[in-house]
Amino acid sequence: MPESSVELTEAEWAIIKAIWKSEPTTAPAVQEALFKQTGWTYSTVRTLMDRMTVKGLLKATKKGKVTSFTSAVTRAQAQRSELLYALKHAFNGALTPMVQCLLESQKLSDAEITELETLIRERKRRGK
Amino acid sequence: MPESSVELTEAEWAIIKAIWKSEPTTAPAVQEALFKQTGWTYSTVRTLMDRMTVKGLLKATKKGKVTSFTSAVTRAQAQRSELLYALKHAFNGALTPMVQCLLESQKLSDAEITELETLIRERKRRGK
DNA sequence: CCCTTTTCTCTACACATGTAGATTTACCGG
DNA sequence: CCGGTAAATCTACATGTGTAGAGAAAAGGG
Repeated sequence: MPESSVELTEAEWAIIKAIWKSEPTTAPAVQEALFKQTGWTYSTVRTLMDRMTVKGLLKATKKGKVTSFTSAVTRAQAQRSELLYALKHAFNGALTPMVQCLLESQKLSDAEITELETLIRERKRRGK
Repeated sequence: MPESSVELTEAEWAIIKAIWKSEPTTAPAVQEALFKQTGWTYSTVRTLMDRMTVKGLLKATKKGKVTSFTSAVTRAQAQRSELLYALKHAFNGALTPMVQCLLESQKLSDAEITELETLIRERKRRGK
């Protein structure tokens, strides 16, 4: 299948990240985990989670009174989608300018640059 | 100033890209330019443009009956914002994994890879 | 000067998103 | 068995976004 693309809003990123951290989990747990950074009430979190379930971003299973949630998309999937979205819209799909922009707009340590070099070299060798 | 970040929706990307292509321009011109790919009517385009003006994404100047529009954010600015948004949300600000993801999810030609290598090397020399 | 054409302005509406209160329900310990 | 507490459900509302029609206004051609 075509690796369906996943669009997450900012709020949804927060939720799903919390879920990835410890699946399966419950709405109250997620609310608690996010409260410090977001201040969201249970209602808010639960509404978001329910909507995400409808969209197929999460999977909900009701056991007894409590509903257990798991992610329905992997982190890698979501990351890729977000990246490809940026690549497509901001850079018209052109990878080099994107990386260029990245290099310019970040203050990179020598270590990081070296790391990138390694990545690329790796990729070159391994890559078909 | 802190390089205020610019958030564009998909529709807004389409509009502003058309504008960047030939500034200053008019709403009818933009509508025409985008019609093929979007099918948007004049009203739609104009509404979007007006809203973008209010948001400070465009600048409008009325001369006679016709309003002339220019971009109020540069392409580089918008690209950077989009990229940093992805970097922040999807990768928690970690650059290396982002590049990694990029390398993995794209079928890159040898030429492109080499190009990237050059970019990095460039950056290394010139850097800091 | 009037009509046609171009452009504008106003208004509208459906759906998405962020946010949450109020009310109900169900389980747990006494 | 009963009440408290934790969780759920329901409903709501403001704002944002995509989309556009209807009617006004202005400008140019005859």
